[in-house]
Amino acid sequence: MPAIPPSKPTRRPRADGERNRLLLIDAAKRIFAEKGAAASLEQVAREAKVSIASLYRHFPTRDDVISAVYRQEVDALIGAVDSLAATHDPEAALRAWLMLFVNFLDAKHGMAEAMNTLIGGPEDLYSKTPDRLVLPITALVGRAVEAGVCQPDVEPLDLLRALSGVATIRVTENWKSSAVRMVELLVAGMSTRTTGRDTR
Amino acid sequence: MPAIPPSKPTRRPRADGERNRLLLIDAAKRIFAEKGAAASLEQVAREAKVSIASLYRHFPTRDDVISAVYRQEVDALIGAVDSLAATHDPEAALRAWLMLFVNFLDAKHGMAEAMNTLIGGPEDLYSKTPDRLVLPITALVGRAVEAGVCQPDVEPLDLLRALSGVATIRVTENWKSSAVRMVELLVAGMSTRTTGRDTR
DNA sequence: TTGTTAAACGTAGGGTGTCTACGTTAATCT
DNA sequence: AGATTAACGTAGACACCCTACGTTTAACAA
Repeated sequence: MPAIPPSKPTRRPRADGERNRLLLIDAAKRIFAEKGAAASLEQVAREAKVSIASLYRHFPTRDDVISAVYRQEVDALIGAVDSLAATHDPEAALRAWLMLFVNFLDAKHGMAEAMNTLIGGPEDLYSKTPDRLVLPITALVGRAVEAGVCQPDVEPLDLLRALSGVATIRVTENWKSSAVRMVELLVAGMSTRTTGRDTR
Repeated sequence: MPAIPPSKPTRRPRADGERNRLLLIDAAKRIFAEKGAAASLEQVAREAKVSIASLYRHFPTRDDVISAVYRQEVDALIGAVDSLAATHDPEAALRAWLMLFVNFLDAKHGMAEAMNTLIGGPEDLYSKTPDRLVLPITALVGRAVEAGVCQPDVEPLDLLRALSGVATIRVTENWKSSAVRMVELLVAGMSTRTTGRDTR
């Protein structure tokens, strides 16, 4: 029988490996913020003073780098759901959380592009990368639907995708007010029973 | 007075130049549809059986290629505005045109990404590339505002950007129904007086 | 037809980026 | 201290972007 692999020494991870990993994430955060998520990975490695091979060893694909860079931000967004849900009614909570999302898009320049890889997967659970943003937005929309303040046929992730679309292009300084208006527009649209069976 | 520059032979454009230009556009259309608007320009040149230098001679920047490729499509969208405005009320015309926009996004795979360069400029007239899509969408929204069926503070281009955001990621086959729902959501949101003097 | 002109062409190459192969270094554990 | 092997960096194959430069050839004139 296939016994458990006998030797399982479980050596402690090497210190230099962990150190370089953090250096790389930190460098990528800076480079992505400056040049966007399509920036050169070689440049990231140079900034971290680590060889390009080490970068690929830690993060086999570009998406892995992106996920690592924005993990903190995504965690914060996820964490905010509970407190918002506790202190706001469903519609207000949804609006507030979308505003938070816009703020994150604003804080990190490269984030809007990066979102494509974070929310790009299919909307269901089959996504190969665990779309951790699916949970909060789905929960908030679900709560609003239960409360009867929004239509049930809206794909939650599409709200984020729409905001990303507005945020991807940010030639002007006032892009954020555009994004805020878009949040209001989306929330207003969701709370409207458009026409039921429209035009028919 | 500054006389007209004396020598103005105005030679007829060379046939091979025009031919290659068309070959390049045709090839780019195929490659972009398959690989997206970020595809290799060298591959486009190979597909067109033209040297890479000739590609750059005809289209100095990638955006020039994109503009040329989607010129027909954009023209069709622009042309549709008049007939829609003549046959539909303002809100229905806007909705119908946005649906048309979604259809174009559906027909050409690379178009959603390409939109970033076509509608990426600032929303005013200072855009360096003539954002020809600004005119139709602005006209349609303006008409709806005049008719009092939508709020005046929505940035027209943002509607297209939001739809592009939804369309950029199309892992599933049913992305189009998501886009259609998004159109309904946007139209519904616009027709709502969210915060101001509501219901009036 | 033949010659002139210059528009358009293709080859070649420098620079940058992606990703991998492979020999070397050094952190961990005995 | 010595053994083990995780992690490292150098180097290189390959693709792409973009330009310099010499060559070809379409358009026009004689």
